[in-house]
Amino acid sequence: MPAPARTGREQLVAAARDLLEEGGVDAVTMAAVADRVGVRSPSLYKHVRDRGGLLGLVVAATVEDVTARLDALRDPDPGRSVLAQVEGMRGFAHERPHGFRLMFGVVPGVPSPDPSAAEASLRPLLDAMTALVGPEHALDGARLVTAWANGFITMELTGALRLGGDLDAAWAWGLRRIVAAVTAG
Amino acid sequence: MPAPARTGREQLVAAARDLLEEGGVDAVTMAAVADRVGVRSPSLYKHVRDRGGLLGLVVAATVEDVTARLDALRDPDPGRSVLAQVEGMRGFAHERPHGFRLMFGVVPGVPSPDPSAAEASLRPLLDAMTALVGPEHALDGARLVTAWANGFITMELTGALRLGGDLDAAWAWGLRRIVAAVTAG
DNA sequence: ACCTGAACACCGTTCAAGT
DNA sequence: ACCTGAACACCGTTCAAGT
Repeated sequence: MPAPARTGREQLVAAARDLLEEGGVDAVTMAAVADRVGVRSPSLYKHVRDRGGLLGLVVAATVEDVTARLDALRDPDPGRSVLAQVEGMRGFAHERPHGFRLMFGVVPGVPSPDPSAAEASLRPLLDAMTALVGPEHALDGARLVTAWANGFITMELTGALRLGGDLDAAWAWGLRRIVAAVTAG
Repeated sequence: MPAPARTGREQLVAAARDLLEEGGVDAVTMAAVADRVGVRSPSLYKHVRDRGGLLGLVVAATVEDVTARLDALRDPDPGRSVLAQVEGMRGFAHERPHGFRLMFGVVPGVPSPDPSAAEASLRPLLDAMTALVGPEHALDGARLVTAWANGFITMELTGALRLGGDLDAAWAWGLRRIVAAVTAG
């Protein structure tokens, strides 16, 4: 006699994402997730392979969110589009710092996002770069911008940039220089 | 009747650093560290506060190592000095990827390095920047370079840059542009 | 003064048993 | 077909007892 499902993948991922932003990865416990969805922890294994698999789904959902967000920030003007993309990345990181860090695979034991999904999130930036500097250096340019933005955001998030001064000003100064560097030559 | 110490802070940190590079943070277990130094895990608490404290000491030792390394790479020519500093950072990251990541505080539960110690490791780059672009923009320049380098290295380490192409070439291209961006204007 | 075994709380995971 | 309690291995940490 089959028993009705009291929860599902979707709910587990949602609960895990909430717990993640509330208390970091360590707070994403199988027991805590189970508790949120009103079930006992062994039941989770009927819906996900294990904790790593669940966190992998969290990463995938997060990548999907950034992709949608960045896609909505496309701008016909390539220069403005690049700026919008980078600002969008930072805004997302501020809203969901733990999810952002998880995405970049900097937490041990969490599978990296699917390469094709990760690539999709970079598409708008890549398109803007192509229009801005031409196809032969678009990838290099996108990597330059992404590396700087990711590095700045990561250091900002972990407090490594607390050498004093206005962070927003430092960001703006850096962004202007970075864009100039890509478009020059 | 006092009993002689069979181990000490220094040995624990050394064992922890080895375990870290061999298997990541998760491998730095109190039991594993104790085993390496020939003792039982409860004894460790006579030498370090707890696991977080031990990892904090690992971070401090690592920062000390980078500082010494980068200090040795100073060059009278400011332009060459900047390049040497950045290459030095990447070289260190390749040799000790897990220690590098731990330094940037990207692993939950690990205390960030002492700000003044972290600042000391940036000193050579800051000095070169001052000679290169003047004191008023030296900090901004150092941050720009550091953010890009850290972002690139992190993405390289976690495989986020596997969009194809030569990584060393992408690094060289980016570095040239970054330095140009800082020195321009 | 340091080391040890025993113990505790907590975590991920498995599994036989329930409906 | 999903859920549960019981159980296991593993981990960080505490503590009384040894020398």
